[in-house]
Amino acid sequence: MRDHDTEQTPGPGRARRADAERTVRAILAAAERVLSQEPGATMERIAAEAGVARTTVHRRFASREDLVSSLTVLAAQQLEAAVLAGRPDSAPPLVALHEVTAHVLRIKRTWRFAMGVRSDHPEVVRVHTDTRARCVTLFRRARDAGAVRPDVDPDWASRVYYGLIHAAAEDLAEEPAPAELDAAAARVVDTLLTGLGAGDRTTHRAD
Amino acid sequence: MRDHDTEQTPGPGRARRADAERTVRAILAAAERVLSQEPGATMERIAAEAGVARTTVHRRFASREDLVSSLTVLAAQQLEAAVLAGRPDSAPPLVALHEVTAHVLRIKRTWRFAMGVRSDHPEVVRVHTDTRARCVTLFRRARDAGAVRPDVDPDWASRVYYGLIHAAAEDLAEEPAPAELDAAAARVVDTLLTGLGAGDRTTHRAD
DNA sequence: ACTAGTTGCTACAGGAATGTAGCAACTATG
DNA sequence: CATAGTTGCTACATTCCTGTAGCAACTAGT
Repeated sequence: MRDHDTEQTPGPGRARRADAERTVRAILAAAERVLSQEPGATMERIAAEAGVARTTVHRRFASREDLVSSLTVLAAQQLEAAVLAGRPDSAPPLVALHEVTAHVLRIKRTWRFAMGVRSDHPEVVRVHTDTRARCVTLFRRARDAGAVRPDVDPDWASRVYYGLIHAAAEDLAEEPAPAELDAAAARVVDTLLTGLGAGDRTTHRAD
Repeated sequence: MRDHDTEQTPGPGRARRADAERTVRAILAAAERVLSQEPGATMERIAAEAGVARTTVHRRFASREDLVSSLTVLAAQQLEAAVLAGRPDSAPPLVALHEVTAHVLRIKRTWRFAMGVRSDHPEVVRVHTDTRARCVTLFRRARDAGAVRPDVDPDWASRVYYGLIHAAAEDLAEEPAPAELDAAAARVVDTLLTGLGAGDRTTHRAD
């Protein structure tokens, strides 16, 4: 089990001291900032951004791979929390869609780099699988509620949804205000459901 | 002007020999294949994929940066050709939209890595600027033709369009048949214009 | 066939990044 | 206050990658 631990802990049963915990957080946050702008940045650069010595980074993360891995796990956990906060399984479909979107947009913006890395860490895989499933379920509920066309492929719907979120996250500020998040989420949901076409929905199907 | 030349040429006025030309193409194609799966891959790895010696790669491309730069330029040129092949400025808006989408999907799939790199090479910047402009113009024409809602922000429309193309390109085979491309393009355009929502376009706006 | 371009191979130099070790100074925690 | 964890610093080993050079064998273009 210890194989899956990415961060280094002092002793077998020992807990980390509070300041060390803070250091770890600082390093992860710094790594996200630096790597999102320069994916190949060195440990030196990350350490500097975090305000610690390079050796300290190596004390907490055995290798560069470990650091990135921890980063993806952290982002995945944040993502899961954001999705769950939107109550995708219990709230009315369209309400849930809006809430989930707003929450995910914030996380996606904050952990831009980490969310873009394909990780095979079991925890990350689990979260992505679960999230995908929740997404499909949500669209199914929306369909049953008559909000989504019956013939829409859930897989395609998910892809489109992810794509729209990605697009919307692009032009968000680094720390968007709640109002901005709401507006962006509304735009995403609106585009997702009605598209950009004019009123007549059959116009372009004439051919 | 020689500063902007990425590939190395033998003499001032001399043309490259045919076999050398083939080698350059092979290296670029190999680089795309390798880097799309492993962005940090070494020159050694790329050379092996291309079936040439590592030193030969360095003969044709002064540095790793040069290689990637050439790759982005090549991809940009392919993209421009693909867009123009769709006659975005002259064909009927919805026809053009469909044609451009199909052509771009193929290129996007083939040059997955190169299209994802942010390059500041003047040629790449030019193509992206022009393409963006053509995209906006196309949407404006579509709007004037009554195919797109009048209140849609062209910038957002472009982002959504790019996002959908990206999403659609994800689940395309490596070498998709024309029929697959057409189907994928149709799905993109349909989703773009009508979204995934049910018939009643005002349902989700009730709140 | 002749010429000049092209390539594989080997060898080498240099740099950059990674990862480790030890020690002194500091600090959270009880 | 005493203990043990934490960190900065310096130093070092090592590995990996990049980029260059020279030479012999091969080959396209004429």
